[in-house]
Amino acid sequence: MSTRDWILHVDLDQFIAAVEILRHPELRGKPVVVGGSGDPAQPRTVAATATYEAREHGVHSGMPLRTALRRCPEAVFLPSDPPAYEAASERVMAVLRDFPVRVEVWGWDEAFVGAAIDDPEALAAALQQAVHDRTELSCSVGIGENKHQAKLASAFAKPAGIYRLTGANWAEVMNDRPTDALWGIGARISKRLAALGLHTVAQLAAADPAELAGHFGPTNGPWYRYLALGKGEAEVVTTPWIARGHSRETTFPHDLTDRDEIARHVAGLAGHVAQDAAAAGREVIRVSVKVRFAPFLTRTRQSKLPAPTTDAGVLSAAALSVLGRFDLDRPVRLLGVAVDYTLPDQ
DNA sequence: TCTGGGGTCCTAGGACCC
DNA sequence: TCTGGGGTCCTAGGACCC
Repeated sequence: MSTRDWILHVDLDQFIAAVEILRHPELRGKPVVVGGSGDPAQPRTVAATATYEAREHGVHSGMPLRTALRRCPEAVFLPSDPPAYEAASERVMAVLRDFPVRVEVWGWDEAFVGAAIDDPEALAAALQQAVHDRTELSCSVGIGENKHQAKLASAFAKPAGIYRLTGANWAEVMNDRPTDALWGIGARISKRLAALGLHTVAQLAAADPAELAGHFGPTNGPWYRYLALGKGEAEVVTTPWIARGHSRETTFPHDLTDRDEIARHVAGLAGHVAQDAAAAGREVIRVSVKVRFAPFLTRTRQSKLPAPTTDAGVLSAAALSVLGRFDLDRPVRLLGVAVDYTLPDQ
């Protein structure tokens, strides 16, 4: 074997559920649903995750808790606890960083690992073992020549396995799959591709880039074909990510109709975002307000600020000004405030 | 299954300017 | 006069992901 660059995608299995089971060992083997404040009677709250035992009853992440309760009345419902998941994630990433590899954190429960080695399966197994020894968490590892291949491979490796997807087996493994099997093509684009006669990965790979550009834009169109060929980003970036922006939003259990109450909520969200921005040491250059009307119509309005700021009063005033451009003539189920940060090189 | 919250990036169209 | 063409900025929305 010869040494070459490999990308490994480390994906923790059932991350949130696994963390909760570690904290509540008595729940092992039981149907558990995690989400919201853990109250299945609360409307407009969905499951963040469900254990295999709950899935057997037809419960899955994204499902309203009330539906989950109906399907699995004996399930234990737990509140979502982001700080606990953040802490568990940190412990896992620290394990990965102890190896002589490059680590790019990709959310709570995922990381890309880059290494120049001759036996990626051996590295994958060593990573799994170390993660399990030090955190009691299980992970799957995908091996590829780029992030796209490695990411898809880790899904094939679940649970707790190792899978290699490269140019050598790409066509054999992927060609007959639907286009939304690719990382970056979802249901909508897949449907539009199908309308053009492009149903499978192989068909998309053979499509004319110029025609794709005509339908999906100069960047996206050719990019989809690129994905179908099994290509993708191959650089593991170890420097910390610099957030482009930040947001806070709330779905209300019951619709809001009172304008003053709506304004109070927007001001509160803006204050929260301002506090977050200050804590992150970032300046804000744009403020957006999101309103989701009942039943589910979402609209956004935004405004660029005259100058970057961290001032909570300025942000609240800007958010309220943007809110004033909405027709609040229908019941409101969600309000959100988002900001764009100035980037360091600007 | 009456549909969370937090992100990123791309596109299209209008305003404005030269 | 009745109308070009390019470039940039800004906004709204769409799509994807975890």
